[in-house]
Amino acid sequence: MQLDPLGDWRKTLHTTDVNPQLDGEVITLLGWVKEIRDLGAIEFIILQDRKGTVQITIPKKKVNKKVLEKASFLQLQYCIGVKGSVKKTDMAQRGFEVIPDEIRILGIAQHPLPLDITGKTSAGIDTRLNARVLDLCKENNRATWNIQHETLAAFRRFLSQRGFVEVFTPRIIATATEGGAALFSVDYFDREAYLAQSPQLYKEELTLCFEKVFEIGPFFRAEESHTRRHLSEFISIDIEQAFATADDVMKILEQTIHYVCETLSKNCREELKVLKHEVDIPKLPLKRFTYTEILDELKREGIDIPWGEDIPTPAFRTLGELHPYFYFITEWPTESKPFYIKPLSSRPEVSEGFDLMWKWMELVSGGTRVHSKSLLMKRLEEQGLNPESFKHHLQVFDYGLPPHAGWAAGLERVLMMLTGKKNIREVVLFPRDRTRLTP
RNA sequence: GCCCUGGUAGUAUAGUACGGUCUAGUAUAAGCGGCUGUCGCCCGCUCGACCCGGGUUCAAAUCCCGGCCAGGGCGCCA
Repeated sequence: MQLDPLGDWRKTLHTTDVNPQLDGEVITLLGWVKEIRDLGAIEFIILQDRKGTVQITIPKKKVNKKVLEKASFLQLQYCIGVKGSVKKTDMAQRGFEVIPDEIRILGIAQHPLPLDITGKTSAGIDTRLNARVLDLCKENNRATWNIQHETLAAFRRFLSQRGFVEVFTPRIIATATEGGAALFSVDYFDREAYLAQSPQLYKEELTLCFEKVFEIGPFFRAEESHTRRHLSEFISIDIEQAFATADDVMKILEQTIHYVCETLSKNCREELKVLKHEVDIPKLPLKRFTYTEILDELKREGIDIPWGEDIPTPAFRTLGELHPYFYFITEWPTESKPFYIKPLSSRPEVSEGFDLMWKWMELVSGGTRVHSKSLLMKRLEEQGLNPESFKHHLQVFDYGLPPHAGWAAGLERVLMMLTGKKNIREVVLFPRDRTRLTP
């Protein structure tokens, strides 16, 4: 089929901006065919754009032949332009309809489509991800990404107001930034390099010149995780602050979370309604439990974890039932935290690291950082890392590195909390995991 | 990496316990026809599928073995 040119047609209004008061006005709508209901002498076409839908009504005996001919070609998901007049009527759901004077076919779609766009037959997550952009047209997904947009804006606004400067650190790095998570290697000219798993060391270094920094960006972990809450590529929201301790940045964190939840429940009412989800605005301060208290609580539930060991996922699920909201877990064993987390000077087996939990899921991780060079070197060795590969980082300690603390939040997990989605892939446009590399 | 479950038209599913009218059912999508007020329109007709390979058997969608893929859980990790 020969496509029509866009020509000088431009959208005069979004579908949601049309209303009965525009009765008689000629408008141009650009969007996609979502439904076709042909009743014989009258045909209804539901046109969708990024905002919503509008009904195009074609009384076949009244419209011109060209409109009739174009209308006969239309199929679901065709990209079209409609120039026509608004007609006030009680027979249409929104109190008006649009009678076309001209239809332009701007893009065609194959049939059958890889998934049902009408929502009558829901597809599985694998099918949906394989045809992701088509899947993203659905109202539910548009709502999710409006929420993501508002969430990111809220984080940026709040942190900026608190004096944090937005920075970008390298994605391509020479050595591991932390122990723990595995790295993807990349061919960097004739050398081996890695994709960054976190901005950790860079953001710490930047406290020396900017004092308060934040970064929002993608990071990479080559873990063979097979869960609903892990990704190979995820977005991290990081802050780091000079002259601060874990306690200080926990306060910043709970205020940030409060602000984000408040902003969302105010600015995304429609989206949350679409998702059938509510965002509770947490009361501050958030509850704080020490690791030891959590272990005691689990013991009362019949789950016995020796002090010093990590809390396994099933135990976290139990905790989530006991605490179905936000709560901090503080004073983790030093051994279970990365080398840069500061041990308590009074009890070095306990660290100043904390996690912010939402129900059973870890949303944010942070802590006071080690800022003594000798202690950091000792901690590196204790964790089986070679101080030599951290020499550029260690050098910064000789330039007057301030005491500092910070945290990192997983954006996707925050979005799971805000949207009620149960699988992290639902809140990522094009997720990357152990098996998925396309689209 | 380990464990569990599954793989049937474009999509989503029924059928698989106990092999045999399964010539594989249904919904939706798609094609054709009809219908002037639909809004999950409706009505009629049509198209379209048992993941791959091997085995058992007179007979396999169904049982067995191997592979691939997917979903979920665990571990790792955040």
